[in-house]
Amino acid sequence: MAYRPTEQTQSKKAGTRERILKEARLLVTQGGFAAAAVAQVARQSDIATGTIYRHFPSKAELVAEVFRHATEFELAAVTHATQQGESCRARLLSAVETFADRALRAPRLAYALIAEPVDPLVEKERLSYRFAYAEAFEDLINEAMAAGEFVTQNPSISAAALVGMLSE
Amino acid sequence: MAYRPTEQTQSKKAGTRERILKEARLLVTQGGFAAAAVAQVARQSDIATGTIYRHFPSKAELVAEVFRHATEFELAAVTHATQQGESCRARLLSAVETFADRALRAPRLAYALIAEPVDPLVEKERLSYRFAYAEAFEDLINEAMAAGEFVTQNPSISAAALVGMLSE
DNA sequence: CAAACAAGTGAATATTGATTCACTTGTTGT
DNA sequence: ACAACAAGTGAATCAATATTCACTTGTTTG
Repeated sequence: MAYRPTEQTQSKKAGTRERILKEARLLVTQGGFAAAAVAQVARQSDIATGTIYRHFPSKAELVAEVFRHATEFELAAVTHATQQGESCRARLLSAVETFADRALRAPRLAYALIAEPVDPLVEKERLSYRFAYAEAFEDLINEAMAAGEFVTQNPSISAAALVGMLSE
Repeated sequence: MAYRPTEQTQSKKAGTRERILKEARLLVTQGGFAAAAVAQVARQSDIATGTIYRHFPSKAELVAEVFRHATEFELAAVTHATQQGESCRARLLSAVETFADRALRAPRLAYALIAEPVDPLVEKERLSYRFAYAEAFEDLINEAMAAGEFVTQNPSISAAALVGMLSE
């Protein structure tokens, strides 16, 4: 008379968790974090509100995970774009275009990720991803300088400025 | 034995109204419309919460007025920028830079004006100001075409695209 | 000063949304 | 089938806000 969660059980649980995240993402994309009410996420996931709390300790944690996922996705798209093109200049342009294009197609998501007032927990994530973006650009600018394509005093400041620009 | 509000009385009332708007603007600039709680606005304006409702029928109306004021201010800055520079190209660039620079300096305000989910009342204002921006750019593009600087199929579509871009 | 009216007050009420919890259902191993 | 445990439920509770309203204070005029 014992009980150990089997693989099937665990994968079913994981499935529910994923479903919650997926629906939450959808809501955030459409209307920002404010639109992702717990009850609404539950409704769209075909579960009871209480069930959300079997998978996430709080709404803040759920939102943080949505944020992480969405931002990593965006960052991956931009990072990938930095590898498209011959010159560093072309690659930088490609990255900027990718960022702008994606933001244009999902403005609510873009603003949610960049400027919507959020729980301190999420604000922390935001800060660290800002650095990740800056790093991606800094790498590219450094490479360009090595190749003699750009002349810049301070790559990390330029990269930070670029991230700031893009954030608008 | 009658009573008519004198000028002093009325200007005092107008003063209170302005104070409310000023504090509300401040809060919106710092944390979006969500941060402009009626009680908080009242506290910062040194009045009771109920007093807000002697000046505005609802929070939505107050917020709409804050929105209008802020957006007109932004629009004026951009419109002014369209007059700085020799070529139309330079003037267009100046306008875009002004927009981006201002948004960069006050990201929460930009978020509130552009993407924060709001009352339908405010959403209406948002739409009409979107047109106002588009118009400003369209005028400039038309002028550029007349001067033979740009070659474009459709100025109003280009202007709309530009506004869309800027909104990101 | 007293009547008439407007501005101002803030506690009470209403609404919305997050969180909890006692309970039910489903799963596993004997 | 039963014991043990985990997942799921949803109504109740808590918390934060907008809104109302009976009352108080301030201003103007006769």
